[in-house]
Amino acid sequence: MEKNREHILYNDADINRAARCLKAMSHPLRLKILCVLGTESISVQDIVEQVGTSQSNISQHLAILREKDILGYKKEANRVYYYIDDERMLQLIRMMRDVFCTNC
Amino acid sequence: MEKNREHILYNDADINRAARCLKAMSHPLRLKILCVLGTESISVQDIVEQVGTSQSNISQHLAILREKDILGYKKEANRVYYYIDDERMLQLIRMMRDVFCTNC
DNA sequence: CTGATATATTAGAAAGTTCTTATTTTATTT
DNA sequence: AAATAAAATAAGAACTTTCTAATATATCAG
Repeated sequence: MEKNREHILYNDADINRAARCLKAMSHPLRLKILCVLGTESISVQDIVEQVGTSQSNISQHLAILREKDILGYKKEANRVYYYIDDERMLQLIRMMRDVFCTNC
Repeated sequence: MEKNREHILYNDADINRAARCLKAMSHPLRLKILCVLGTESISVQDIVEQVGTSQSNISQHLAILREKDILGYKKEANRVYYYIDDERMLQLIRMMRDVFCTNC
């Protein structure tokens, strides 16, 4: 396949993969969940408190991120701890800071 | 304001700005438009050809990106040339290559 | 077992997105 | 001024997303 150096992503498979990933991050609550998580494992309760919406709402957004294999989770006692389980997503989150974070 | 160094974006204004930007990029056709544009100015016609959907559809996606101040445009004769008019967006597009591009 | 706490699921209404087709606007040629 | 070409807009159907409220499941403490 001939590469065109002017283009930045080269094929539709890459484009679609990237677009799916961006879509998962592109809701303010989901982006905030991802930022709150960073490299840590945090319980649903704590996520609810730090992000600030209903438990049900958080649980649904966590399900979206889980189903796209962006988040992993582990059960401990009656808590569930979520963490970012996708190195690409961590890279993106770090990059978002560089691009958007005003006073860091 | 106390900063919590564990978090990656610190405030909701940053989060919302970032989420709006991500949303604009998170449709495969819009992401492809942005990748095709890169640092160049390209006419609507050429975008239609390179991206591969109807003129009307491209025009509507261009309008979305324009309204979010991601794209600028200049009219020349009866052509309209679009370009990425947001340094942040260019940074993000470059980053997406590093993260998602398989064989670059 | 019972009550309390943590999390997930379901259902449905409201809002938003996307595409197609048809039409309109604007600019250029002849 | 007509005809052509480039781009934008409008209308609407189909689909998706989001949130709320209610309910379900699982685990723990007594």
